[in-house]
Amino acid sequence: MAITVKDVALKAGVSTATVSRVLNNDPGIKPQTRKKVKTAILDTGYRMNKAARSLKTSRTGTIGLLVPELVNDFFMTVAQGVEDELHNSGYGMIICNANENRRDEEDRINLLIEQCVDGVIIIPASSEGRHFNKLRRAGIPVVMVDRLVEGFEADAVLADNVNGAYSAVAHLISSGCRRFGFIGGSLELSNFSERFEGFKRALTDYNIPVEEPIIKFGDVHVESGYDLMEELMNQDNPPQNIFIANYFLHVGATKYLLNNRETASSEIRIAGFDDMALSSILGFSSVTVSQPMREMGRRAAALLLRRINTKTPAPCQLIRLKTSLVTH
Amino acid sequence: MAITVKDVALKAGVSTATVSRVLNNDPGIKPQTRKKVKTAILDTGYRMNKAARSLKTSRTGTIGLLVPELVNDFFMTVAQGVEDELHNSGYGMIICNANENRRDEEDRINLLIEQCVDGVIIIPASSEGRHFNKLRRAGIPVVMVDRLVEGFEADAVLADNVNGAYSAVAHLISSGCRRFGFIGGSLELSNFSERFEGFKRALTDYNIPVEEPIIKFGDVHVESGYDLMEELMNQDNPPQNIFIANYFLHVGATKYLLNNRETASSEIRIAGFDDMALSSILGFSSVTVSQPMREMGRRAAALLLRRINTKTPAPCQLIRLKTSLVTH
DNA sequence: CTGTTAGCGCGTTCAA
DNA sequence: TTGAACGCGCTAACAG
Repeated sequence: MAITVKDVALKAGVSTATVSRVLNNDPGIKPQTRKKVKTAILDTGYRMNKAARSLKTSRTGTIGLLVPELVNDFFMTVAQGVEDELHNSGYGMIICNANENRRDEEDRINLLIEQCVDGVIIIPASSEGRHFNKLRRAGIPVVMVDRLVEGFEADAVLADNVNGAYSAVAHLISSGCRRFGFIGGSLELSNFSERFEGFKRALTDYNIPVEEPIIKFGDVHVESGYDLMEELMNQDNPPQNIFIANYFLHVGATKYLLNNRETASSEIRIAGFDDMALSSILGFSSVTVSQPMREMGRRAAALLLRRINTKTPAPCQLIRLKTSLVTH
Repeated sequence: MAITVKDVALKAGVSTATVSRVLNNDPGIKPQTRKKVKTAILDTGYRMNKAARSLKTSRTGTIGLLVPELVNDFFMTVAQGVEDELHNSGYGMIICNANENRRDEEDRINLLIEQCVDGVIIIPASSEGRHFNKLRRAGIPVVMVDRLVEGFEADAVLADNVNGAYSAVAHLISSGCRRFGFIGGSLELSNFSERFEGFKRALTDYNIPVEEPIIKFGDVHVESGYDLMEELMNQDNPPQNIFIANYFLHVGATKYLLNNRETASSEIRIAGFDDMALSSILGFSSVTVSQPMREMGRRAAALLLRRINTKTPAPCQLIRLKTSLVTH
């Protein structure tokens, strides 16, 4: 059996209440008694039982982080940011993997509710968010990151996708490019529709036509990037400049080009989204929109902690963080 | 205030004990009463308070996963495997980031102990493991993955690094290569020393000398791979065949070669370790040792759950999983 | 097969 | 400034 406040109290010659007060930094304690208790804590090697505290305070000191997948540098960089912030407050983070589908996502939400997390940060797996309302009903604060969803409103931390995409395309235009293909994920996902919006806006501003046949949408993965680039390159008049709306599509597209060096022009220039460790070794890449991923995680966690610590329900907050442009 | 077993009991016209039994799938319950309770649970929207259960059972239903870093496909693929297995048992996983250093690692261990996790899976950040003994003292079972450490013994799940490295080098030898460079992490890390062992053994078996000057050790990161490849290529007689002992070193080394296409021979052939999504787009790569990462995570979790569920202390178990060879 | 009851370890009144 | 006593929601032991 582990050491409890009782043991500490006995050793220090005080009551358990006093020990508890010392543990929680209650100011109204005589310095001398505090000292006594503190040494007793060290002597006994006491460790608080969070389960018991949780039962009293109905706070577990853990938050949930729900991501579409674990093996994904974007999501994990956000997770790093979340951990940075959380650790300062002694919070733990239960990471759950939605496996890119709503069913598992809902499943994990149930798990998190049962684990009695104090709050949840979600990077949604799809555009549908009605199942998140369970959290609201359970009184658990939620912060969304990267994407917004339908059927559920909450605080959110997002990148300025529109301007990010705009600036990348504008950059290529200013260096002489005059015709652009597009590869992106489904427009149902808010981040992709925003990036497409920025793409179109840049073309319009510079009087460049948006050509339907060289605008391609798929899912968000490497394979999709490969396939879409193949479709693009097999056209009669393939574009030489392509905006690709996320990192994994970018990787896949590059893979296609590398596998088809003979047929594909070496003059191709790609503007990508997300600047990762490997971005710089992708050939054909000339410029990349960098999201402040870690900062997004930090801000989301900070916002969530604030919600947890203030019971008064405030209106939803939407934080947009600026992107930056990286040239390779 | 939330709904408790009391409310459910009242609604179902039974005692709280019966509700508890239904909740825990106690077999000795009349089907009829079970039905009654189940509907009462649904009607009231009851959700169990795990904190209270934990207090009683001294089990939290969470385990800790301590990794050197989050943004790392190898660690996260292992994490996926852990989650796969855990989720079947309703367990949650608190992921902690050791930030590649012992101090943070120790810090996170304290966090996990305070969170009262039922067990911990560790991918050690260094070769030193004395600080893990805290877990043992707290009565928390531990399983190590990927590496062994000094000063702490526990169950472990490892890849067969020696034979993995051996087979990759042997493969290149059988296709005509006769001189090999080596790039790896510190030999203090058990996985790297094992891979180096396999490398040497292959050369010895085929009567190829191990040439000190083209054997390079660094840390485990991209930058190190870049630098070591540079050192190798700047020698008078640079090797054309190189075994690189992990994925990130491989990426860094490739980066150097791509940045120096003019000077570096295009005949270079690399045998790498770890087969990742991006491995196939790394140029120069001809063969890769693939670790069953996800399976390693699953096995580690399964082993840990077994330890948690059987109080009888058994001798440490060491699981070695076979690697496979992927050609590109 | 089911109910009664006694804590698990802590935080929090209320008195002193 | 401190202590005594109660109860958070649940499970386990024992009765019935």
